[in-house]
This record gives sequence, C-alpha cells and structure tokens, in this order.
Amino acid sequence: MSADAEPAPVSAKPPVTLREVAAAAGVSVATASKALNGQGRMTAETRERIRETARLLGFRPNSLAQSLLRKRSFTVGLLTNDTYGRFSLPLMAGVSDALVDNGVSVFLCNVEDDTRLGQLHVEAMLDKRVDGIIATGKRIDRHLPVDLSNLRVPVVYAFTQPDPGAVGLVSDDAGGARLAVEHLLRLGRRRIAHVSGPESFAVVHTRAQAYRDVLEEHGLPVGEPLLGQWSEAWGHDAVAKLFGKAGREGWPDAVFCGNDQIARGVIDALRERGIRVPDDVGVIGFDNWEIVAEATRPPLTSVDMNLSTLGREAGLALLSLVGGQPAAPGIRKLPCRLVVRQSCGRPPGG
Amino acid sequence: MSADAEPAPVSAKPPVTLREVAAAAGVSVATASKALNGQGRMTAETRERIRETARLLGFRPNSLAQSLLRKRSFTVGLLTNDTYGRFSLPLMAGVSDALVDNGVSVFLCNVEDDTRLGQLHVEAMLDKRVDGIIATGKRIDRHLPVDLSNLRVPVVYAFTQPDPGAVGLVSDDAGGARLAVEHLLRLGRRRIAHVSGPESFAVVHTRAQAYRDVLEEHGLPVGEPLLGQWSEAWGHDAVAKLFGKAGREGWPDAVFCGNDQIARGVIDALRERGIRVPDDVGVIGFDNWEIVAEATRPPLTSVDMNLSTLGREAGLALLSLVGGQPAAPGIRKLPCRLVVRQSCGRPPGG
DNA sequence: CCCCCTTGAGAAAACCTTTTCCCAAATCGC
DNA sequence: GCGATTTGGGAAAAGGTTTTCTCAAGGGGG
Repeated sequence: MSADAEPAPVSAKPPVTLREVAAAAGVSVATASKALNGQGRMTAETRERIRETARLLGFRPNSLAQSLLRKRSFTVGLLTNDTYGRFSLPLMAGVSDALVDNGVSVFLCNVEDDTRLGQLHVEAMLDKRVDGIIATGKRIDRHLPVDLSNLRVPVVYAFTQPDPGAVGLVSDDAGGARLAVEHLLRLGRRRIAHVSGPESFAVVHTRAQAYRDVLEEHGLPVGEPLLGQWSEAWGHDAVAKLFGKAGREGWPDAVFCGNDQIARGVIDALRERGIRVPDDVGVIGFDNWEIVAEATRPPLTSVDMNLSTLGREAGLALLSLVGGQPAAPGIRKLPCRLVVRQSCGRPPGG
Repeated sequence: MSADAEPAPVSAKPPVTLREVAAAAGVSVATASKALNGQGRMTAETRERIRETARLLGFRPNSLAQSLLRKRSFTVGLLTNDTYGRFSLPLMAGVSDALVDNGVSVFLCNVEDDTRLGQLHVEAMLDKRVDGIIATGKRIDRHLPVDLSNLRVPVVYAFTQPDPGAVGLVSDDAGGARLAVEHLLRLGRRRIAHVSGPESFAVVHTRAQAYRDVLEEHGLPVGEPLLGQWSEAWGHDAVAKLFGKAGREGWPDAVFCGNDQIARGVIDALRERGIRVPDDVGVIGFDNWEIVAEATRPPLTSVDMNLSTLGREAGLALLSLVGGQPAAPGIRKLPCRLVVRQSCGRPPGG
C-alpha cells in the first residue's frame, strides 16, 4: 500500500548502469545483461530478481554503448530544404510516426539550399552512425544540394529528385490530376479549363498532360493550359483571361487549378464577376492545403497528395533497407486522394 | 598533378578507425588520438604525419564512442506538438541553425497531444543521452503533454508554457500589440477596433490589454475587443458587427486583428462593402504569415513574432545550460517586429 | 661521471553493454 | 559409483575513442 516504492524513482544525477544493477542483484554484469534481454540460461527466479532490481533502480540501458556494439544506432537522418514547410511538415510527421513506432529516432537536418550546410549535416549524421537517411524536398523535380551517392548507409528519397538507381517515393501527380478532371466530368462539367503554376515545374507538365489525356479520352475539347504562378494573384488574372471574352457560351464550366492558392484566386475573382461557384463554374484545387481549402467560399474541393502517408512509406522503406531487405530501386508513385468539399457542386446522386 | 589522390576517397564499407590510422602511421592509438586532437607532446613532424595519414584514409572519429566517454553527445531533443507547423517550422529552423553551428544535432520528436507518445520520446531521447531538451508548442499558454521536470538534462521551453522554475522563451505579445496600435496611431488613425481569436487563448487577453493600454495612454476611446475565432470567416463576421450600424461616423478607421487570417477576412469583407483599405480603414494583422500577408489586397502590414530568432535564442540558451552556465530561470520575452506593407497606408512622411 | 629533468611516445584504464566461451556443480545413464 | 551431459552463471573480449600514467632516451648541471 506504500505509495513511495514506485517504479521510477526520479533519479538525481548519474544514470544507473548495468554494473550497478548487477551488483545490487548480486550477479555479474553478464548475467544481468542476459536476464534483461531474455538471453542465456538461468533460473527463472534469478532472472526475475534481476529484472525487479533493474526496475527498482530505474535502469535504462545506455543506447550509445548498445549502438557502438551492435553497429546499429536506431537513428536516421531526415534531410530537408523546405524551410517554409507546407509540404515538409506532413511528410516529416509521417516519417517520424513510422519510425518512432520502431524505436528509431530522427535527426532533423535543415540544409536550405546550401551545399556547405548539406555536407556538414551529412557528415555529422554519418559520424553519429545513423542507420540510414531520408532525403526530402519541396519539389519533386529538384535535387537536394547534397551528394548522397556512395554513402555507406541506405538512402530513401521522398518528394524530391532521387539519384539514379536509388529508391524514391513521390506522389502520383498524373493520377491526382485524373482524379480531379474525372470528378468534374462525373458532375457533368464539359468545358474544363486548366490553370497552373510556372512552366519550370515538372509537375505542371505532368498534371497538364493528364488533364489533356482525360479530356481526349472523353472526346472533349482540350483548352490550352494557362501557366503562370502558384499564387492567388495569378488565379485572378487567369479568370480575367478565361472569362473576359464576350460570348458567355465560350466560358468554361469548370476550372482545374494547379494548386489551392490559384484556386482561391479563381474563386474570389469569379465571385467578383458575379459568376457563381459551383452553380455556374466548378473549381477544383490541388494540394488540399486545409487552411486555404476551408477558407474559400465555398470550401474548396481539392486533390490531396497524401504526404503523410508518403512520409510513412518512406520511413518503412528505409527501415526495410536498413534491415537488409533489398528494395527495388526506382521511383514509386503513391496515389493521391480527392477531398470533396463544395466548390464543384454535389454529385448528381448526392 | 594526379587527380586521384584526393582527400575523401569514397570509402566502401566499414568506416576507418583510429586504430587503422595509428597502424598506417606506425604509432599507437594513443599517440594518434593526441595528434588529431592537438593534445599531448610529440614532434611536429610526427603530428603532421599522423594527420596526413588520417586525411588520406578519410578517417572520421566515431561519435558514439566519443560520446560514451565524454558523457556529452552533442545531440539535443526537440519536442513539439505542432503538426501543422505554422509556428513550429520557423522555430525549429532557428533552433537547428543555432545548434548545427555548434556541432550539435537535433532529434525531432513529434508528440502530438499524446502523453504516451511524449513519454516514449522523452525516454528514447534520454536513452540516447541527449545533452538537453527544447520543448516547443503551438500555444504559449499550454503545457506539452509531457513531464519534463526532474530530468537529468537541462530543458528550455520555447513558445510553450514552461514548468515553474524552468527557463522559457516566448514572444512579447503585449509589446507586439503596442507596436501595432502605435503604428496605427502614428498614421493618424484614432478610432481603432480590435478583432481577435477565442477567449480561451491567453495571448488574446495579453494583446487586448496592450491595445487598451495604448489607447488609454493616448486618451482615445477604447472599443470592446471582439473575440471570436482565428479564422477568415470570423473576420468577415466582425466587419458586419463593426460596420453594420447605420452611422458612418461611428465606424472605426482602423482594425487591429489578432492574426493574419482574421485580417484577411476583414479586408475582404471591407472590400465587399465598398470600404477602401487603407484609405478609409487601416488593417493590421499579427503573425506575419507571409503567404497570407502577401496575398491580401492590399498586402497586409503585420506583426512578426520573430520565431526563428526565438528558436535560435532557445538553442543558444540550451547550449549555455549544457555548458554549465547557470541561466536565470523564468520567462524571457523576445520583442516582436513590425512588417509594414500597404494595408495601413503610408506614414505621413513616407 | 652521475643525477635529474625534459621530451616523445606507448600501455592501459575507462565509458557501458553484449556475446562468446568457459567452468563448476548438479544431474543423468548405466 | 563413474563418466557424460546439462545447468547456472561468470570471465573476458569487443566496440572506438580519450586520458592518465608510465617509461626510455637524451640533455644539462654539478
């Protein structure tokens, strides 16, 4: 009934070592180690006594010593150059999730776009004997400013351009775009425009191509995608271009936007012109950046890249690589997911 | 002239150990260690020869072994519960920056709001012998779901509620609010309203009080702050309340908003009512969330909490604590900074 | 010429845990 | 009752580095 003899006596200064546990239990360190790890042979009574002693003393093995011996540190490095973090954070959360469940800790390494910083981080990670590295970025079509080939630990690339022959995970942008356009088609939209970001982004072309493909498969007219910036302002401008011409009959009845900010600009501009969303025009975004998607009026239907799943998969892939499982090199594309809100109207049946 | 004998021969598998360097240089490991660390006494020639050998072999000391011996791992843990990360990321970047310059790596620990997860992370960190812990959150007035008292490593709290007697860093919200209101006053605004977030946030009261104080100091009328949500929608609603009444003369000539999203809603609502910003009404935000502040029309003047500086200071504070410097416990408030864009009009002189 | 001090460098302990090998006692088979 | 096997547990090496201690050789002073 005593409330004092509880498990974890908040120890003062130096951590309890195995040697102390062994001494307290009256056995050798070897026996103590084996008792706690379920190895070796000894009386059940002995094993239990040692365990109890360890528990009482609040013993926790020193990971540093374990790692040194096992040549496995249960630690990985996460490299990113996305300081702003709209994409990085869900990704990092996913990675962290997947790993912490397996007792692996994550070194966060922000390399900006600085090669020197990148080199510094990679060396520090290697010195600290990470079991592997996950490289993450803000763009699928750019390399991190760091050379990760010929390292002596496995590397997984997530949402950034992988080295040739490495394993990489990215979102399936073409699939995501299909999802968007097909959703609009299902809702009866037929004249679908596409407004996207700068030409310099590979995903802009990937999504635009998927957009064309779907429309062609359905024998529908394909408008030339309008490429500009990833900004609200560009969404505004694009509306002026699309809805400026006189003949109302030539207007699109839906706009597939390259990201949510563009979509936000499009929706605002349409409202300012008195064009109703979704009644007159359906609008769909990309990224499902919730804080934007939920603030548009009406709330924005958008394509989610499932970045936290991507992160989780990257974590698991790295883990299996670390465990010695050979992984098929190359790029694996993970499916996107449609998040339906109100900016496209409701499905006929719904 | 040979291009092959370069410094870092991309080593194949097992890292080079000090023993190998010593053997190659024909000395003992002790001497090799001392040569590389600038310790001990030996011929300059010997020292240089060992160093050269190490360089040639691409030797890098094993941090695990060093940490084990020195009882200092050059590693700290960063605890956060901000998955969304608008606040966390700049903060984390600041921490990481400050630390990496000092050769310290950062474990990223996302604890959500889950006590079990928090406990898990803290134990893992301690097992890995972190030198210290930085606790970070998304709110100044909430504890992380984790008990960090009585740890055997120093803890610094940044942008989260510290334990009593601990060292904590937060933004100076009162000062930030003063900055905002005084800016409006300098521009000649006299009827300043305040629209802010939910009552349950301590910062809402802090900022509101500073707002009142400044106005009273200037002998100006103090409106009752309008408290609601941290959302655009609430900004809209607040405008309806403030500008709904008939008499135009009772309208505010400026609105100090509790965050940038509210400000965005306010600006949009004002435009819809045909009220010009900044000509008729000045609007100022809080947080300086660039992607929002730059997308409002006109771009939003806002108060920046300098979170990356906060993170950097937290990192440095932890470092000095780790180094044995006693730090004054208690909460240190770091100044905010005004970022002037166009939503308040230009200063008379500018 | 002897002793003491300095110089240069190595041996070994320490950090903490795991694992292999080994040994004494107990048990078993015959 | 004797040899062979099993059982319970310990000694020691290993992992890579740092640091203290020790020691031999050489130089200078008396």
